[in-house]
Amino acid sequence: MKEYSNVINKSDPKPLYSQIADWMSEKISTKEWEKNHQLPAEEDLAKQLDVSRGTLRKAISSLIKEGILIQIQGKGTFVAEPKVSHPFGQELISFAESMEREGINFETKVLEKQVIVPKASVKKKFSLTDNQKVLYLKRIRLIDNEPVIVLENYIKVDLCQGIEYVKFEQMPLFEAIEKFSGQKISFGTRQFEARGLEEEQAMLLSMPIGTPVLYLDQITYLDELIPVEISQVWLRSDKYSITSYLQRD
Amino acid sequence: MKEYSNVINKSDPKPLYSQIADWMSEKISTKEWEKNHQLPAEEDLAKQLDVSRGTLRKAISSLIKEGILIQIQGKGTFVAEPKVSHPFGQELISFAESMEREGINFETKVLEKQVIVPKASVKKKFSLTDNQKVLYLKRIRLIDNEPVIVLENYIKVDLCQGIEYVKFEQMPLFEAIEKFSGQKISFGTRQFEARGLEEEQAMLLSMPIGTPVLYLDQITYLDELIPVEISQVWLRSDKYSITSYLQRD
DNA sequence: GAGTGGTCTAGACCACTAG
DNA sequence: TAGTGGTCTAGACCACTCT
Repeated sequence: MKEYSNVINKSDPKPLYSQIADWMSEKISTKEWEKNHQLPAEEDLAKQLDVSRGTLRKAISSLIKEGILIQIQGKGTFVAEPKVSHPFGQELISFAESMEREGINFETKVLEKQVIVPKASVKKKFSLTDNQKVLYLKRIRLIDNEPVIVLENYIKVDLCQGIEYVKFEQMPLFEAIEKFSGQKISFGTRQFEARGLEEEQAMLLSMPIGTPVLYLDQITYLDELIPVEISQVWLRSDKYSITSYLQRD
Repeated sequence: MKEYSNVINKSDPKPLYSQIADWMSEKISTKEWEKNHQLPAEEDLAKQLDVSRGTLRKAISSLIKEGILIQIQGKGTFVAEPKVSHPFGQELISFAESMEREGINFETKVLEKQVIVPKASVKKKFSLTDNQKVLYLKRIRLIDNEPVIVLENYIKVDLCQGIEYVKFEQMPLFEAIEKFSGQKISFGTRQFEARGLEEEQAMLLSMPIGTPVLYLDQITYLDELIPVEISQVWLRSDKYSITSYLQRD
């Protein structure tokens, strides 16, 4: 009755539901559980995994939220259609993390990196005091050697001391923030707009001025509603599209 | 100990956690619970509501997912910053539903409504058989008498018989689909792009050809992965912006 | 140490689907 | 009717925060 009991480790500090979700994701990504595969009934699977049904349901619901499983009352739990696109509209991950997860081959160039007192518009969005400094970062991302994304980030240095020495060619920004602040990023907001390219970004993306691109305005928060980073992003949506998977509640 | 026990009705078919979530949303939107207000401890509040702690936690987590509450281990549960923007990148709601929720005054004009065999590109996305018909709908939305959104929808009529007689000036599309299919919409995908306006949409939005607008490509599914509607949307992001609130897991 | 949320259990009953 | 997920309970113990 405990056929799968080896897949979870009850002394691992990682929560059981999270271990189970990882295990299921693995089964699905390796096609051991294919599209439309029906999972064992919750009660059975819980027994096989040697956990309670509640814990199993918590694992399942996280995969439902990601669009990987679906449940139909009275029928069962099934593997959903494979997802193709970028989960960027869905979950707070950085571009680098997103591209790594998709196995996209990309390169990051850091164009500027300096600690400055930012311009008024940034100061206002960030609620900064007059002389508070931020790390300003201007980067460009290339996919297949073609420039696709321009990013400008402003990070509160007083919350992440030492972050100004990071090699951002190698380390995703979110990882650096979590490391140097000693806190977890908890959430963020992203606002989507369409804009015509201005000269500076047009040059960087090697496209004509006025070309429509996706423009994102992002604010990232640590726990307790502390904003730690804001950024502006210009993105060629013909090369890198953003898809949201949305539940209806 | 059951000070709040009148706020939930145990004989109402609506789940308790959902009633509790509604009640909390109400408390917050009426400012009875203001920003940064700390809620009673889960154990206390559960007793006051006369429900189990698990049920209360389920209500709380739905509000956390919406960005309305935050929880910090060891400290408590708090009301988050008030949200300003549209939850459109977040939850599968239609534009009409979104605008109604925000109290935006808008008007819908139906430009075309006919049952057709669609063009090949739509047929392919929808996996239609050769002569399968869809309801084609072309609409425009005005906010403050200004055209802001152009929508083209294709709805599988065989799943929603009778929907072709709906007055779409009055009824949100999603409501009509759920009514005439007799099923619930379960989820959808939206892909975001930036595009320059082409002549037809430019005319409808009264803006110059080539103006950058947000373009959305949407697929909506009933239970069991049945696609029921696909649509294309052009949207003036200077007038109606889309914001996602994103959790980091 | 007292108070908070985070996880987990073992059971119960209900609602929906299908043969 | 049997099998499935949906909801709910009452308890337990742990991890974290603050004083």
